[in-house]
Parts: sequence; structure tokens; C-alpha cells
Amino acid sequence: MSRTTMGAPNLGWTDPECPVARTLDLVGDRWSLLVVRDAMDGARSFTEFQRRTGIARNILADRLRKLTAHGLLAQRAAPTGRRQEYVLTDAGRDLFPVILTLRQWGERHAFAPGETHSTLVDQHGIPVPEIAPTSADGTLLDADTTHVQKTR
Amino acid sequence: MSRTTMGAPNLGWTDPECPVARTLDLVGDRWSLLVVRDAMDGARSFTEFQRRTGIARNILADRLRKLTAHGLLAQRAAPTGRRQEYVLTDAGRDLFPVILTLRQWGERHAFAPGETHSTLVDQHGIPVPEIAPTSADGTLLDADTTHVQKTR
DNA sequence: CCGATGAGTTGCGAATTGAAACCATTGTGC
DNA sequence: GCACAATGGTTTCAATTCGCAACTCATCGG
Repeated sequence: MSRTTMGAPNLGWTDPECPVARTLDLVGDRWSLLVVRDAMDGARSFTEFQRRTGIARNILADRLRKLTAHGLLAQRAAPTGRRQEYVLTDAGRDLFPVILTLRQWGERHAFAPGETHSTLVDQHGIPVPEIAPTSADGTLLDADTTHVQKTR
Repeated sequence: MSRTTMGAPNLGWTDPECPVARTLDLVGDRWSLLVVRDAMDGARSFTEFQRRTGIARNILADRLRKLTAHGLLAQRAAPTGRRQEYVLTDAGRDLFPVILTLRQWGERHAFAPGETHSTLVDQHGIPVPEIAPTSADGTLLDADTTHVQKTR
């Protein structure tokens, strides 16, 4: 036993119908998405995650365990040396749009007008355009023009 | 004074350069985004938020206070009666892409193959298409084809 | 005026965090 | 081959935060 009884999200209890709630059950805490962000940005080792995020080591160990358990991260032998390293799985990499929209919201609303911040750019160094949700026919969508359809 | 000393996110300290971190400082806890989700889905009153999310009342009071303080929600007099109600500000509504990508990730990865879940549809009842980040020239982008450019 | 709601607040025990110290393995320079 | 540093965690313990239930104040509906 002795899994250290340390849990992040309570895990499995919020409105089980809603995909948003399900996702937040997995990554809806202060750190998980920052870990994923750093993994996308090249972090692989425990120490590297710790250094980049500044998260407490015990919490980091717990989050890495959890993200791995839920299939967002995987551990594999590092190419060089025989230490283990953490890499994003397909599901983990698929959080890219989530991180991107969080980033873009932050750029729009969490910085003072002239304040500088890092930017996301593509291979050519060109800034990534802002994401705009559209319907099948191409019109812009927002909270007012959409609604949740309960499964029946 | 006595602001009840109840805080959600520690507020203001993670890598202040990164927009993702800034955003998560505001809404990166277990509940804030669910409150926003419900606000987008029509919730306006304390009780309604409480009923939909199942969140503890003291925590809800704290989150509403915080979201309001940070300008994601605003309180205004309800059209009927003279009770107050909470409504999303422009910044709050602008979290739509975040909620949407969380939802779409959940639909792809947090449900067993045949399992049912609610769906987001537009005015015509047509399901909202999946968001795909693209670069300026239209190619698909992901974690491998983009990188953060540090501000210098 | 009376009971029912709505909107929070308060008190508390339980669970989660964070900081720092500690430890067992590799790695490494010499 | 060895002393020494770095890695990857674990343990401990105090400080926060959470969740629950009970309680308070309006206001509402008759």
C-alpha cells in the first residue's frame, strides 16, 4: 500500500455527462496543464519539469504519476543513458488546442496593454493565428450561438 | 476587513511571462471553468450555479467573488425583481474557445467508445466542428510544429 | 404576518499543498 | 575505482484549502 495518499483532483465525481467536467477531472488543477505545456515545450525529466514550473517536488511526483496513469504521459527509456524520461502520449499531445486557447486568452486579457509576454510561433517563426470557433457553415460561434444538447 | 481569507489559486506568482500560466492563475482550479461553463449555459444566480456544479457554497461564493474581481463575471440587477445576478463579461465570454477545446478533448479521450455524453450544437442543432489550430498559411499545427518564443 | 427561498457566512474536521530535509541510484572527473 | 555531484523521488510537518452542515439575513408570495 502506501501510495502516499496524495490526490490532486478528487477524481471522478463531477457531472459525468459533461466532457468539460471529465477533462477538468484530469487536468483541472493548478499544475497539470503547466506540466503538459512544458512537456510540449521539450521538458522530459523530473528535474526539468521542476525547474520550469517551480512546483513542489512531492506534488510534481504526484502529478506525473497521475498524468501517466491517465495516459497523457508515458515513461520510456531515454535515448541516451538509461534513465527514464516522460513523453506526451497522443492523448497528451492532443491537449495542444487547450493550451493554445488558454495562451491566447491570456494574451488578450491577462496582460496590461504594453506588457511583454512570450509568443507561440510556427516553424518559420510566424506567430500562430488566433483560434476562432466556427460552425459547419463557417459562421463564428460563441457562447450565445451554441448550447449543450443533453444526451437522451 | 475579514475577507474570510479564502483563496483559490494562490494568485500571481507562476512564470509571469507565460500567458498560459497567467490564465491558469485566474481559472486554473477545480471549479472556476465549470462556473464559466454554466454561466455560458445560462446560469445566473448563486443557487443555480450551486445546483449545476454541486460545488460547496462557501467555495462557490469565493469563486464568484474572484471571477468578478478579475473581470470575468459582473454583477448586475436582474431584469425582474431586484435581486442581483451574475453575467459573463466580454473577457468571460471570450473563454468560449477554452471551454470548447476542453470539451472536445474530453469527447475524444475521456469517454469509453460507446459511452454517451452531451454535445455542443449551434443554433440549427448541428454539432460544432472540432477545432484545428492552423498556421497563417493554413497548415495544421501541433506541439511539434510550434514553439514558444521568449520575449527579449 | 408567516413560512419558504435565495444568498451567503461561519465553524470545523478532513484533505491537499508547499517547503525542506533526506535517500538511494546513477554519472563523472581524475 | 572512487569520491563527489546530480537525478529522481520520498518523508515529514506546518500551513492552506476544501467540503459539509448549520446558521443568518434579507426578500418573496400569499
